[in-house]
Amino acid sequence: MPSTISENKQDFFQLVYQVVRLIPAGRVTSYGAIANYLGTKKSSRMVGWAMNASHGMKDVPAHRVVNRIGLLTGKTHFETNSTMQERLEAEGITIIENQVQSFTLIFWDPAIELKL
DNA sequence: TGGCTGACTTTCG
DNA sequence: ACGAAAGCCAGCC
Repeated sequence: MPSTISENKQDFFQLVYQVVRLIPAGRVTSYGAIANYLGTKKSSRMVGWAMNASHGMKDVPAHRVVNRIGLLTGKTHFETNSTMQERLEAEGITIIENQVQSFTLIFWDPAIELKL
């Protein structure tokens, strides 16, 4: 497993998984941020689609990925409606009305944090 | 081969 | 400032 993902020619999904795995506990990121890091910023939807396929991959913390305003849009795809929130709260993140509190503070942008 | 779908984002009214 | 509509691209019928 190489440390740099850009060198590796993998499926778009695998690329997304790689980035999501790098998200530190207690931090969150957005679909657009991941898409931007992968170079396909024009289609942030694909990131969400990739996450859909991440079901079953326990290595991929999909609960740490929210939309651009910190809203838990993908919670409906989890086991239950509260699974995503509970997992985030277990990492010290406060969720109110499906929205991440202090989102800008715990926001983790791979393009910045990984210093591409 | 062609067209539909989607866990988003941006822009226009 | 809020609501609605278009745009985008890769995977899957």
